[in-house]
Amino acid sequence: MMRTHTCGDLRAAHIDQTVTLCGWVQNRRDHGGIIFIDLRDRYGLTQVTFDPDLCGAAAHEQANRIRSEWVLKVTGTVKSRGDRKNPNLATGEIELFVTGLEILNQAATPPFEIDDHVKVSEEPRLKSRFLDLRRAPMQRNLITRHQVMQVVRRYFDANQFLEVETPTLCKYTPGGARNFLVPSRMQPGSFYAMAESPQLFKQLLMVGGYDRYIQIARCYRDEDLRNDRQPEFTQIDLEMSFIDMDDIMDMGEGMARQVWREVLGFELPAKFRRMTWTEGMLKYGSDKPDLRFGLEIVDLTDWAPTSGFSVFQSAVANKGVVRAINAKGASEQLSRRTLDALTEQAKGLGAKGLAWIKIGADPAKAEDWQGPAAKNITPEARAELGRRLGVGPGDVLFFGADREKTVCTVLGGIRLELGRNLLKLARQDDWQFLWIHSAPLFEWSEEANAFVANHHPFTCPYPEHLDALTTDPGSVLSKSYDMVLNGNEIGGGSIRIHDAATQSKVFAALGISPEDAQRKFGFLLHALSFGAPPHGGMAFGLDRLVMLITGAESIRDVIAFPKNQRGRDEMLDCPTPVSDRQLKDLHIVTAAPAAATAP
RNA sequence: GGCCUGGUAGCUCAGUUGGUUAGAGCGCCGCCCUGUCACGGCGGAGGUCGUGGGUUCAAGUCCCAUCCAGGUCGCCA
Repeated sequence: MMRTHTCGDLRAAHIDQTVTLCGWVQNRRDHGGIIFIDLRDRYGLTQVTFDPDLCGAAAHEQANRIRSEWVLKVTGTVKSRGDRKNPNLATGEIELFVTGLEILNQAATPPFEIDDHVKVSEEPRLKSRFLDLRRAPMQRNLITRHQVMQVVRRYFDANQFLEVETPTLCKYTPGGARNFLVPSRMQPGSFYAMAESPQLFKQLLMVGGYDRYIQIARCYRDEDLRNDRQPEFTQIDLEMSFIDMDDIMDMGEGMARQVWREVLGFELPAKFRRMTWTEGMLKYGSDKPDLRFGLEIVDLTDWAPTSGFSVFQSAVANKGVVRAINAKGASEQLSRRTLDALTEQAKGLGAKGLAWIKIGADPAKAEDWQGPAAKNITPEARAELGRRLGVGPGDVLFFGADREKTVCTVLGGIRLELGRNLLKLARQDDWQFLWIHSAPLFEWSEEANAFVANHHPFTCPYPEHLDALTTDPGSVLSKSYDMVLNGNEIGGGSIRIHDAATQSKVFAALGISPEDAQRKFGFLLHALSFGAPPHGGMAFGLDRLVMLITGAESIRDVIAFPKNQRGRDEMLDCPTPVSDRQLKDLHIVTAAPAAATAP
């Protein structure tokens, strides 16, 4: 080893010891005679002091030339700082008086400062990621990610789970995310698909008798990127046999509790809140409600016909719904300008407009109800509305009147904007977990003019709903569950269909013919016919989990080498064109412009 | 693919109704300084204002197109 200690190690107990440190130059303070250098590694910062009387003229001369980010090896004596301690530094009680210096490497002037005080935007950071990784926030995030992974592995190991790796080069299956494709050299014209998840493999492992499976699995999806979506990302993937919904949910909760306990020192509740999908949509307009604040949605559909307001009445007449949010006492925080911006936002979410009412000092007075919808509501209806919404002085009411799906989207969006941004009711370190379970098995797709699987086509319906598969597919609920944290879906899964007969019925309801099913999922149906155990599982998004734990604004900040929004890695300059020779080996002809191919 | 925001020095940003030689802080370079710790002092270098076109006596500023970055909707079973 070149060093005896790290830059975060030394304390008063080391005083008078001779030690050797290695690290990068964080900062140099040259006083003409005495020179201070803050030496940095991932463990901390130590002040090393070049006193010309102690370090010798040669070392002092060299210390004069040293610049930021040079790599040094320094040997010297640990001394007390006396009354010049630095309370901001873990090693601030001591300093190292250098007696020997070796410059291990010089460094070009970095494109940005490796310094927490200096803001740097993402573009230069990603371009020189190796420098960005030296910065404390990135180091903290990656260390936290490591800790989470270790806790997860220990937890599942202690619960008799087996870690099994599954292929990332696999077969294209229709439906779901767009796959990255990999051309086969040995099978001209054929392609592997990069796994979008280990879903089918883990079910096959259950058939294979591995009744508790875990994998920290890399997944690939060729879809547009977001601050919480990367083309390759990591799932904590698990599957269990001989279980029902509660068992998986308990296991997932246990993992979350242990992660929060060991990584954050925070004790989560012994039982997470559970809510059906239907209740979530009704009260929060979302399948992933943020429960850090109230602002619950109230259904007024039965009241609307009596309201006297034609917009509400016609919404109900057209088989829609009318619902509302009461932002208690928010009147002063919501200016006319803000309300206009909210209205624009509502339109962006699909609403025709946003009816709102501002309540003045006396809710009993008609003139204290102000806003686009206020005048149109009859006095009797207003009194009833006041009771239902618990209206008081200074409240602001927001209404949605449209098809149910639109109202959920709009009021759900308005609720988030109010709670998170406008009224600032949500704290980052307030951990509100819940389960959203029993979502509809199918969702009507306007685009396909057919029912499509809400989760995936192997999700098990409640047995008592099986008959409705043919008569009313939209009403069938599934044994599905999502773990939601502060409005983010951090994990989800389902009980799977384990018998071929039920699977065939679901395929039929989805309009997949037996021949189609055989061609696309034949291997699964085949496997199910050989004694598949009842099974189910779930997967957590590791990147999102770590993002929330660290408070990072993007999963890019918890991934060592992420891609930008266009899927490019500007450090590697990737993706790149390849040579004609390579394409020929792969039996590929590109339709891209000639300029995009490499020589 | 749609919408929103942005692009000015290595970094973070300012730049008025279009008007002299485009500024600041940090960083960088040089000199000075023996107790600083985001040290301090003095001096200096550094810009095709993303790119192309247009309007104008005059464009960082106005118009059009385009590229890039981020956010968002679609998409993500």
